[in-house]
Amino acid sequence: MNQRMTIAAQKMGKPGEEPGRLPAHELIYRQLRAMVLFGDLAPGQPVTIQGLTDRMGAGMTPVREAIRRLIAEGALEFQGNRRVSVPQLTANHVSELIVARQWLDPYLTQCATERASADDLDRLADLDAELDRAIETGDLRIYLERNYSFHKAIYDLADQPILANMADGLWLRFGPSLRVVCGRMGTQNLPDKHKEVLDAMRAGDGERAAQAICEDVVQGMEQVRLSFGKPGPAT
Amino acid sequence: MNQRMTIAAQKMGKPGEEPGRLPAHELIYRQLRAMVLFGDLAPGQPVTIQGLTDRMGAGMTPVREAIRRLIAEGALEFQGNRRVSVPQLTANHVSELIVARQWLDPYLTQCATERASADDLDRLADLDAELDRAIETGDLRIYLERNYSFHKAIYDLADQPILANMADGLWLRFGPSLRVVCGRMGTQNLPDKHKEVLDAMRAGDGERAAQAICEDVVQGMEQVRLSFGKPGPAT
DNA sequence: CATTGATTAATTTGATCATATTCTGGGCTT
DNA sequence: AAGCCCAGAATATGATCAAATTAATCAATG
Repeated sequence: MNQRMTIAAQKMGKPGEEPGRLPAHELIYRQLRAMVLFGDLAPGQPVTIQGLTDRMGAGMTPVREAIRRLIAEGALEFQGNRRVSVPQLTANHVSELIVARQWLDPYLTQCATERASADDLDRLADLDAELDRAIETGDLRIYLERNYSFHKAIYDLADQPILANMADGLWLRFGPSLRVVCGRMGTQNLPDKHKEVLDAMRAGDGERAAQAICEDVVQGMEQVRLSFGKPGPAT
Repeated sequence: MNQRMTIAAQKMGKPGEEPGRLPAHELIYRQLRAMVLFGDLAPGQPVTIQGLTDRMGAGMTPVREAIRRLIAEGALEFQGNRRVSVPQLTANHVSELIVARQWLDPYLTQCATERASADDLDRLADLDAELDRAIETGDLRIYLERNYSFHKAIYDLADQPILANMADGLWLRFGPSLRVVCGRMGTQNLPDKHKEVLDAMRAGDGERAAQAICEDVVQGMEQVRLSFGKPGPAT
């Protein structure tokens, strides 16, 4: 629960350490980002500047900057009248996210397959193992974190920074909803295709890896879609 | 030349007016965004907070927020040591941008074709006419603005806000380089496929419109690519 | 003696905060 | 129910502190 730890407390690391030298706005940003990504903030929940200054023990300027950044990334929503909140996905938004991921994830996976070393693949397998353990123990938070890390690791391996950044940003948009959906279903019924992805990558078969990732993505995103009414353009 | 107009000057509109009620950080953001998009800032050029506070006649807080936003969008680059600058594209980056636009633009064009009204198409044609006039008169700035507006209008017509936002964001990344390239070539040798796009859209042929946009995109982006050495990963 | 190198002083710029101002929204009065 | 008022939250400024780049000084060496 280091969520509630103050910025001031985090800043005093040993002099030579790296995290101690990070500016406050960067720390706030990372914390807020993680909160959105893993569903600590519910969809629709308002996000106030003063609330965060108190909660994080920081001044308003760094908080404001972090919020602006997250708004620009689509992780938060500016409601026109100086109000900020966690976006509520509509069925149409989910459709867009599926379309986007269905293209980005396979492409990046194919690139990653061509560049991945044996070490890289071992690290991916480790992440997947931790993910399986989280499913068994029913630890939703760890599940969400490791699932994200698995896909993020593939993005990074692809060595396509701009596209990886785009794919990464999409997670911020469905993070809050994903948490709600998974929370309702329990971790038991959360199948994935990660094993098939790993197999294909080990075999150097980019096409098959891309196919497997695509199925994994669609499978996961459809869960999110089903949590809404119908996929039609109704309101 | 309202670039150099101060924020204070822009803020005093009539009480009921819309632009007068926009917060300063929003105005700064829009101005800076336009500067990046249309190449007023050269690639590699440093962007300082204090320089902007002077230039725009505003305080530091709004300027800082605008800069953070643009960094999050990839329009500016944080250089680690608290310095901010306009990014320099590499050949690999250009390749990524081509891949991304080659997928996003055709898809959105297809969606737009299915939804566009006759009025919408007329507006597009108007934009294209102004673009042609800019080419004749050799007005590079107007050319860049109208060319962007043409594509942006198509994105908006598609009614896919997330994907449109992604496509829109890519322009910020190649804006500065595009200006350099077009500046070297002069406006005369800047062919586009907008007429074919419009024809296909009027005919309701989404597939053909998508194809035409794709050619337009590739044609334009290849100009940018050629301004570098070879596309290889050298250096 | 001149040139180069490094160490340190000075200036510029970024980060943070406390404070003043403006605006929105809800409650209360009429 | 409409309009006014007030509490609270967001916006914006300037001051202050810290970091980094640049300039300058000095010493050592060829």
